[in-house]
Amino acid sequence: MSKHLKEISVLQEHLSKHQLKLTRQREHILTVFLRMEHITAEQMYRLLNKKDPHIGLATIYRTLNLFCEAGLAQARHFGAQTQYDNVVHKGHHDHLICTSCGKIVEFENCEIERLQEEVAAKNGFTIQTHKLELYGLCASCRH
Amino acid sequence: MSKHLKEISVLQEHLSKHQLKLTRQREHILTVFLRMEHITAEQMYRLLNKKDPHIGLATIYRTLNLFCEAGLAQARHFGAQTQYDNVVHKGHHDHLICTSCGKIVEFENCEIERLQEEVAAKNGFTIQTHKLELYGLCASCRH
DNA sequence: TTTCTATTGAGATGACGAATCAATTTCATT
DNA sequence: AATGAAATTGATTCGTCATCTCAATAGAAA
Repeated sequence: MSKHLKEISVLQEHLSKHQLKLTRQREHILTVFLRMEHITAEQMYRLLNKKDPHIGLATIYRTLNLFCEAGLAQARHFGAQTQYDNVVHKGHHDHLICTSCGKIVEFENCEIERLQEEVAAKNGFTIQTHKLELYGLCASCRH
Repeated sequence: MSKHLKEISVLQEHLSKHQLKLTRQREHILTVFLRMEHITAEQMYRLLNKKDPHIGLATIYRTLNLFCEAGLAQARHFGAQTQYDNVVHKGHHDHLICTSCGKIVEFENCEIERLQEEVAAKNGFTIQTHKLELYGLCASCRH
């Protein structure tokens, strides 16, 4: 836990700003979450119940959604499931997703981000966050 | 129906190539589909049942998936639901979403699309579709 | 410690989409 | 036009994912 003081304080700030509480469950879920690039609720459930067999699935869903509101995570729908991406450690990254094998490649492109700001400004918006996903076939699935 | 002869023939070709049949339901679903840029199964169901109260939801799901296989439509997960995009309207548009009031503004930016292709190519991907959502505050919610 | 309030967990509920299957429709062949 | 094999339909059931419910519990401010 000691390795992620910054993220804990981000969470703490969000919690106190909204009269929420720091619980044992939230700490454990955060610890596991910060170790992963992205995770589903089911994966989190299985990982946690190896060590701490008393965290319910509903709590995991609620907590991951809380992380999204606090700006620590970002939800992404892929297939039927929701992936929760860790945005804190990596800075913001976007995704190339292979529609055949599910491979995910992360990328970052400043020029695209600049154009996004431009589009937003043109429409009177101030961007808080964004989500960019490119779906297609990776080199090996194209045959 | 007469306005979309080309798309009907695309469907016809796919049907005969796979020993499938052209039905009243498939024609009606295609007619509505070609009028929209994108649609969900539920929307399609409600639209059709205003005029033709005898097309079941299962048929709509099956037919929209058929359109995907025929290359007329492309499925895209948006929130919890699946959007079926009309490939013919290839002016793909992206979304600006206000996190305060929920307002959605659609936009299109060729320069961003070009950069996306560039990123994909650099990673060996061929793009089939993409999703770009910018979240922020609109002019009136920024106060 | 007390007290107020948020949180938890087990199960119910809901949403979406796919699968089932008997009845119906299409269409190539008479 | 009639036939009949094969595909399609639609009402319903099923499966999965995620949220909601609510009584019991735990955090934190006084």
